[in-house]
Amino acid sequence: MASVSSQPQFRYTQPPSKVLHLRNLPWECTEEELIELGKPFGKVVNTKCNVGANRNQAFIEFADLNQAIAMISYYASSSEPAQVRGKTVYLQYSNRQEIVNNKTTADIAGNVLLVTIEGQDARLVSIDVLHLDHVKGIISNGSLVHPEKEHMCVSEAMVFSAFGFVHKITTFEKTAGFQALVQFSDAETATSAKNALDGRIIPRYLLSENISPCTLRITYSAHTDLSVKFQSHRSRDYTNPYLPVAPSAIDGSNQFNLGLDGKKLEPESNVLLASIENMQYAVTLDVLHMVFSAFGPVQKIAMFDKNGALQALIQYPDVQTAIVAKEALEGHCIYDGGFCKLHLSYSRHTDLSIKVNNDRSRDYTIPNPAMVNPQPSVLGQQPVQTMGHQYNGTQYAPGIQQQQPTIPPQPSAGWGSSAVPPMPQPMMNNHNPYIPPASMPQMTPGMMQMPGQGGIPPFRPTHIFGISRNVQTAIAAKETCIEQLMIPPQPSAGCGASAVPAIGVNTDK
DNA sequence: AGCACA
Repeated sequence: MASVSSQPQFRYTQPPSKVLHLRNLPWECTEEELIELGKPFGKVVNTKCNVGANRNQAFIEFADLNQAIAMISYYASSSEPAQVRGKTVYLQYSNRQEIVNNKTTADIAGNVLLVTIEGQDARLVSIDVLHLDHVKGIISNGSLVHPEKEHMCVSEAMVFSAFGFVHKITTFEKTAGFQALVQFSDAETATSAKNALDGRIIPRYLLSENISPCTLRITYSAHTDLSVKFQSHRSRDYTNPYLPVAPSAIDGSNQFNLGLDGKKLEPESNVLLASIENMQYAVTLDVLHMVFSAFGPVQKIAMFDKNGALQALIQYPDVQTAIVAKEALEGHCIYDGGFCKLHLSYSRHTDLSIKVNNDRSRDYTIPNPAMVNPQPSVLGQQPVQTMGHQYNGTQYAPGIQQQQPTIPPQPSAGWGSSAVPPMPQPMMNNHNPYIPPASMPQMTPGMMQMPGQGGIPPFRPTHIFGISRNVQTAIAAKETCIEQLMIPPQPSAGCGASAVPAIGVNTDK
């Protein structure tokens, strides 16, 4: 008889089961920790962690019902609650009799991972995003974030070669959602990838702007070798660049244009979309202008916030310049130490409409007396209220700690020449003719000093793009940012007139 | 703080 269903779901009324349901677990509780917790009471034969919307629940299955009862009984009368990592864990009998699914303690780790992409727009995730080069980049620059702690970086110590080569990827859609099988050469690398990525959010910059956050859930697959017949938007074989490209993959549809090597070919544009990651320091319009001017005249820049991250559209007069800039700058950091890392993609825009020159958007093609002729001492007078007039070198992006990046004062002194080792384009040798002097972030006494923040890594201001090549190559391989951004016509969103951020009001006379 | 499928 099923008498269970008639009972209200109160916590102490669950009928015993050798499966225990745990909640309030610390983030990313591991199977090992679960086993540790249950081991004193019996043999843990199976676990399942990261359960539930918050992924802070888990199940423990004992070999014997009495062991489960022993654990429940113990903690029911113990003065010390069950704890994992010092956090109190709540136990109860599960309403299931066994843990279904993968993880047995003697789990079968394989070289193929089953990746479930959770999120409303999961199926919009490009296969390139899943590719290892990105994954490596993701890990190495520590931008994978916990769902609960969006801005918390994974250990930076997780470095470049954490995983091995991804051989193949297939993606498919089932009722459960969008999934992918990712094949590594061996179970070890697969395991390291799994451990590092399971439960993580795909960084925003890897996704189209309008894709909502996607979480990775990773288990082992039983497969050992995937069969990929075509390179397509659904499957890739990175071991065989000569594999024919599926015709279906080339059809003009949006984002999935493939190169033979599996690279996605974005339609090139004279307008670049820059996403700035790990923005520990303010990135101002002027900084962007200087950086991008190294490759040619920057016509327009529009900065805006997208999902809490800073993005910018940079317009060159021609596509070639944009290509050069993109290739040279992609993956580089504006500031040494991995700060303010640039991710570039081609915008769909070809001509930005800049409605007003302020600290977030500027049209450099229109001579603007107010811009060209800054009053020299406005900073001292009204630090914040002078925007829209000139460079305002000390303006900070809103919400960013006031670690003003120190930019070499003289444009011609070569922030590029000495500090940019492998830049393919020597355009910065000439005197950066594209940088109007007034727009250079000028040094003010206050800018030079580093607010003495203890924990900040060594900051070597003169190094722009000071990041190691390792990271670059890890990421440079491929591009994922698919830019579907529309410049919002409504002023609130970004480049419009009223987009003036909270740091100041245009005191227009 | 309240039960998971690929």
